[in-house]
Amino acid sequence: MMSVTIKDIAKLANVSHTTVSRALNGSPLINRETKEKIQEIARKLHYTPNFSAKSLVLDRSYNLGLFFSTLNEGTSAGFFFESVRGVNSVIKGTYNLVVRGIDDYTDFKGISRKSFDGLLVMSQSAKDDDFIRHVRDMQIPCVVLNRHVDSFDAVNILSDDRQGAFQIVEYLIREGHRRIAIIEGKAGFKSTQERKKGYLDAMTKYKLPVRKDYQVQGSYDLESGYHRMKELLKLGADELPTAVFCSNDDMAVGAMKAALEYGLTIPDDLSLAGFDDNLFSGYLSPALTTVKRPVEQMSRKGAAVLVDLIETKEQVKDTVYLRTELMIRDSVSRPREALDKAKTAGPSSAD
Amino acid sequence: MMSVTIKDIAKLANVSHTTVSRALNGSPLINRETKEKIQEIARKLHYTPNFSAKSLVLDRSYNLGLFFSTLNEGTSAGFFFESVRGVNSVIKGTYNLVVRGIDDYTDFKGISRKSFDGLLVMSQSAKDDDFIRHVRDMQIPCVVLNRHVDSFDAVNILSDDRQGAFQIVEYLIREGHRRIAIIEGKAGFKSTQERKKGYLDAMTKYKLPVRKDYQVQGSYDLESGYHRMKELLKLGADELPTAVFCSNDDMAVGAMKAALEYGLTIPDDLSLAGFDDNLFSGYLSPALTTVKRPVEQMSRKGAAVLVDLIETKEQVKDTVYLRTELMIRDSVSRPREALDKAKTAGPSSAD
DNA sequence: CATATTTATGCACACGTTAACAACGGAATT
DNA sequence: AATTCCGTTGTTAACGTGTGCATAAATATG
Repeated sequence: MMSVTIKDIAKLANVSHTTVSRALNGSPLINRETKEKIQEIARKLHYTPNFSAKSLVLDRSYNLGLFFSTLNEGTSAGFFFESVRGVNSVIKGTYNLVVRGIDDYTDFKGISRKSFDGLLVMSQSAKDDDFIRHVRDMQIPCVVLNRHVDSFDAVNILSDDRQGAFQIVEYLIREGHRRIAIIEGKAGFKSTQERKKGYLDAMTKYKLPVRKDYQVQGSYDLESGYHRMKELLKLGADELPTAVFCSNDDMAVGAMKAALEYGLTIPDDLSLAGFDDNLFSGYLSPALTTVKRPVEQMSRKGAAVLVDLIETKEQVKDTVYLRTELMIRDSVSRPREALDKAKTAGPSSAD
Repeated sequence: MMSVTIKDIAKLANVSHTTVSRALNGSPLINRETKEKIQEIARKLHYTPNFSAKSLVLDRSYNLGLFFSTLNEGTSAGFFFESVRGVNSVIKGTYNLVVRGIDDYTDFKGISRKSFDGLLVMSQSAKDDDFIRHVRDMQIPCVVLNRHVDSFDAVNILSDDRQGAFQIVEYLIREGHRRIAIIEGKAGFKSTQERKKGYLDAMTKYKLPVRKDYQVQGSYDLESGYHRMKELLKLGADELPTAVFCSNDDMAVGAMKAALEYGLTIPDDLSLAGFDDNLFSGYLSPALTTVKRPVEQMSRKGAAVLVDLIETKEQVKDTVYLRTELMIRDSVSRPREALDKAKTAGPSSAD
């Protein structure tokens, strides 16, 4: 079954294939009647342009890449889903959205101007720098999301994780917590570092002791949250933190389980805070207090900027920070100690 | 910056571009020395083939499509993520994986043999039939996942949801439950119907009363689970079911929250079962008893079959059912009534 | 030694599209 | 009446690759 080309249409319309091409692309130099006749015929024959041919001559692939650091470990389902959805909502129809993990590649030979009109890199780790450098060398229009890269004149869109983490830890402190632990994200991930910085910022600002044994390394997945929390619980009743800041919601779920198994109730015995605001976080019991990260917004904006970049060929270096949002729910309360103290000291000193 | 083509290589190697083409594609009719010399030059120049040109002459797009019914509502993040991952792990390098929602399209003109070498349709609803028909008309190699379609000679890979639902409801019954409610999935989705059938199968097999007010319609998202559970709770203490089968895990989370808010403890006052086995399900408190659906396996297998289909041009009609697996965890226990009865009747009749 | 066969390479065209340029008829300008 | 101009259409080449056929050289066969 041969597919119909502009030449077929040309024959039927008694014109040259050039005229057909122009008519179908809305060129202004074509007579209105001819144009309509041609469009009519094209419609009737169910003509669809051959994009490979277009690509070849126009030097565009019609592919947009959305690259994650990895699709294997450290990328949560919610994050992935929201990212794809955000991009997808912007590029409807015009482009193909190609989704990939950077760590799927051993070499980047296949990534060229010819194969991608533009790239969105949802970057989670400094390991991506090789890839990003390659993209720059290939002069592929590119927007880096989620992680700051300097030494690269690209648009950079990310959420202010440090500020967000600071905000939620500050909230814990204001609620009266002084012994606050952190379960960190995957080692090497930029977000891990930023969230930890936010935690430290808050602790320092309020002159709280920063204990090494209150800092444990997770890997952003549920399981690690569970195990790291168990580790913290080994500190024993006297040394236990009154609040734990988990570097993402997935780990908070794991941590919650560990705490519950240990016999603690949340938030009465232990306050728990997360980061990300996954879809399910509001539906946990207790509902998780966390920081909402604008993932979908980030990828939407990224896609919009990228498309603009491709179509206007303008190269801008620009860094955009998107605001995070504190989501106060039920997994954090005033610590028992604070309450006790308030009781003994009388209501007057209870803030 | 001009990119290097086989003609550039040809000049340097003092051969025709034809020879280069053949050498780079491993044609057997080329002298070994020449071949090596050419490959060496290609490597040195960082040559990458222009896929648009290849596509044009070979009539292949190198694109594989993974189409979901929708990316907006009714597709859970975990399901989406696992699907993409499964496909991605199979097609490394060779193809571009293009992810799309069917409901993004108003017409399917753009979906042609030219633009996709093959298609995976992760079908969730009968609404997809128009699309699938189109794909068939266009003679695009296609594998339909997750939903049974007849009247279409395609490979069909799905999990046996009916059997899985039967299995878990039967488990509830064996644990002593007689008043079992169901929160159904999104109306119109095939999986919704299949899971409900499994529920009814089990109820009928054990001759349990099937009550209309024990069947409520959800939409697969957390929120609907929450609200439908609240509805069930309105039935009042005497009429309450002792177990609720939620048609997916997301809704089970919502339902759990509603039950907890109502003052019930799970599983002592109410048993809860889910479906899917999301990543987080084992980490809920209590850990969710559910049915594991082999999503990643499904998409892996689908991708493998599709690639095979494309490369051998063989058209097979075949339906593969993948087994689900019962995941017994902590959200289901024997109902209080059953226990009471056991107690009054003495240990002998317990079991 | 003449002929057949194999091996290695090149020539020319094809794929479907766009675009620079030429060409043509008619209208407007000189 | 000759020239310029405009609006519309056609001619031709180009994009980078693969392939059928011709060809040349080398080797085997009789």
